[in-house]
Amino acid sequence: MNAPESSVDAVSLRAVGLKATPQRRAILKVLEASERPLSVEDIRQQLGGRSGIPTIYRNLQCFVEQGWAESLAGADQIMRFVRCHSTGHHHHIQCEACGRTAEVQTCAVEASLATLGRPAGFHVTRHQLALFGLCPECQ
Amino acid sequence: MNAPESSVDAVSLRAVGLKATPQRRAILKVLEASERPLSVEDIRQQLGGRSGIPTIYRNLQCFVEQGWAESLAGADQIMRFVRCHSTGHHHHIQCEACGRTAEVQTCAVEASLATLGRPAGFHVTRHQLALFGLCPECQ
DNA sequence: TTTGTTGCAAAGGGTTTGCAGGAGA
DNA sequence: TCTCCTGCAAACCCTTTGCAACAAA
Repeated sequence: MNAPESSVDAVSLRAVGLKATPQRRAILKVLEASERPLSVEDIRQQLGGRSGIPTIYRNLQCFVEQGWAESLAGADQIMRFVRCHSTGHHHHIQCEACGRTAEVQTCAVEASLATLGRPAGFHVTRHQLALFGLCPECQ
Repeated sequence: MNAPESSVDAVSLRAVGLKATPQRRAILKVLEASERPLSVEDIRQQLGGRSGIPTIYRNLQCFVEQGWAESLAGADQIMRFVRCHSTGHHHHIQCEACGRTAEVQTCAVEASLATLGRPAGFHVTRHQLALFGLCPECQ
């Protein structure tokens, strides 16, 4: 639908002290082009095997540290990564049929989440929310 | 504070067609005694090594299938398990200081969670919510 | 006795590390 | 040139599987 709000390029890479290598840019491009979380193997295949597995892992770690990507812990013990377009606090919703993801702003729920721990005497400081559903095209 | 709402014993085991072996009962006991999520290795240590790793994995799988336990996907790629006291839909909140967990009922938020996907055109079918905070003793 | 369970050992598979060669700045 | 990065190979380590011995019912 809309173009990504932000895009990481060679300039942004150098701005944080990272070298703009072809591999690095290719991984970012794949990540940006994908609407669903990608495993390291997914990325390697989309690169046509032109990047080594360790390189992909190391760079994804960099990107996560920079806040450019997010790693999603799946139940299948495989790390998957999505590009973060918004920098603030947000969550992802993933389509159960096609795997596509979207970002959702959760302002409305944030407040009530904070109160959830109260009955148990807990003070809520942080939360992880993973949403699953059906995207417009799969409904 | 209060005793567990339910407790799994030899009778419950046999009721679902499982044999009440000493290992099985010991694992359940450890799980019930713990207020925080346990890794397989945690459990093995608390059993004094009297159960093999594969046995613990296999039994935890059984327990999860029965709804007696839940596996929590951690960011560290290690499976951890908690005893479920309530059978319905619920979430866990974990103390960031001591690791203790409690179950929280989320009726109040369930409805609003379902609406979160709407702006992105998604129909929410399922969600995973992990809450972190400070328990009464760590505040 | 019958069937499910255990435990050992080994395999499996995703992720990380070491290190030498190579490329960006 | 200097530093960082890549890629190969191997190591790591959590988890699963195969199989023979064993125990619950």
